[in-house]
Amino acid sequence: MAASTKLRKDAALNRARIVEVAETYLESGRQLQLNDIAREAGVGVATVYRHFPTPEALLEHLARPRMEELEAAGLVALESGDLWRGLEGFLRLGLQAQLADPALAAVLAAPEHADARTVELVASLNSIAMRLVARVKAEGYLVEGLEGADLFPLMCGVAYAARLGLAADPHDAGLADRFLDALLLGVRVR
Amino acid sequence: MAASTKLRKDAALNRARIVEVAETYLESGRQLQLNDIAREAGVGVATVYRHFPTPEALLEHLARPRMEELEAAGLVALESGDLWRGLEGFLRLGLQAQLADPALAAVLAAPEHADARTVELVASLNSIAMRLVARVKAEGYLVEGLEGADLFPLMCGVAYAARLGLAADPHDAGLADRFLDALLLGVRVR
DNA sequence: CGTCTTAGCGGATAGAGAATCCGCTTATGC
DNA sequence: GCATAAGCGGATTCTCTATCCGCTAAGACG
Repeated sequence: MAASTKLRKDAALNRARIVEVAETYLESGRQLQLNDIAREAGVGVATVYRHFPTPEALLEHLARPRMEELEAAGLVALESGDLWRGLEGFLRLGLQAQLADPALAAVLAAPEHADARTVELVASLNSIAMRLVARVKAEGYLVEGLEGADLFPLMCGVAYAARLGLAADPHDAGLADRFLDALLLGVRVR
Repeated sequence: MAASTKLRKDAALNRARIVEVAETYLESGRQLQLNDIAREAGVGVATVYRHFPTPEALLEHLARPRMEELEAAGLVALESGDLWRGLEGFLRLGLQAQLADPALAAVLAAPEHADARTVELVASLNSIAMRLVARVKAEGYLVEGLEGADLFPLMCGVAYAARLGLAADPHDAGLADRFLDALLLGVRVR
C-alpha cells in the first residue's frame, strides 16, 4: 500500500517485528501492552508508539486482513445467484473469523475506532449485511419484523455466545455450528 | 445477612456509601476505580479495599440482587404449568436484566468470579437453564440438536447483540424484543 | 459511667504500567 | 561523500493500583 512505501526500510522492518510480536500476544491471550511489546520486539518504546499510538490502533491493524476478507466475501455473496446461501455463507464466515481471531471480535465490539480505515470497513460490513437482508427479505425468505441493521449485531452476538459456550466446554466442536443454526432458523421464514 | 450483622455500625455505613457511589459509577459507564470511589464516598482507600478487595468483587456485589431475582424467576418458571412460557419469560427477564444492569452482563461474561456466592449463583442459573431446556425438549418444543448448556450463553449473546445494536441506534425501542424473538424462533419447533 | 479491647479507619507511599520528550543515529536523495 | 530529516531509544514523567501501619473510636463489660 501507499503508506508503507513511504516508510524507511529500517522503519518498515521494525514495524513488521512489532506486528509479529503483537500477534503472539493475541494468540496467547495477553493484552497488547505496548511497552512490553517494544522490549520483546527489540525496539524502543517510542518506536511502537510512533507506529501505533494506542493499543486499539494496533489491534485494529491486526484485525484488518480478516475484515477485508469478510468484506470481499460479503460482496461476492451479494452477487451470488442463491441469495440465501450467500447470506448464510457470509454469516458463517463472520462467525468463524471472530472465533479464530480475537482481534476481530474486539474491534467489532468497540463503540469507536482509532483508525479511519477501520471505521470505513465496519461501515462497509454493516452496509453489506443490510443490503443482503434487504434483498433476502424482498425474496420473502426473512421473517417479518426483522430490520436490516439487526443482522450484523446478531451475528456478533452469536460469536459472543459461542465464545462463552466454548469457555465453559472447550471440547464442544459442534457448538458454533449449532449456535449459527439457531440464528439462521430464527431469521428464516419456513 | 449474617455477614452484615457482624459489621460495626460505622463500617456498615461506610460500606453503604461505597456501594452507592459505585452504582453511580456504573450508571455513568465509568470503570470501578476503587481509589476514586473512596474519595467520592469520603472514606479512605483502605476502607474500600477492605470491603471489596478488587473491582470485580465490588461489581459482583452490585450484580447480586439481579442475579438472585433471576434465579427466583427461573425456579418459578420450572414450576410453571406452561413450560414454554416459563422458558420464554426466563429468557426475557435475563435479557432485560442484562440491558438494565451493566454489572450483571459483565459478571456473566467473566470467566472467573471473585466471590464464592457469585460462583454459586452463576452455576445455579446455568443449571436452571439446563433443566428448563431438558423439560421443554422432553415435551417436543425444542429443535433437534440443541444442547441443554446452549441456552444460557445464547441468551447472553442476544443481550450482547442488543447492546451493540442499541449503541448504533439508541432510539430503537423494539430492538431487544426483535432479537429475543429471533432467538425463540431459532430454538422452538414449529 | 469509665475502661479496655479490637474492629475499623485513613492516607502516605510503594509499585506497576502507560505515554512523552529530546538528543542521537542512520537511511536515503543528491 | 555529504546534507538532511526520518526514525530511533530509553530515561523520565504521569497516572492509577494496592498495601502498610500508626491511630481512632465503637461497643462490650463491670
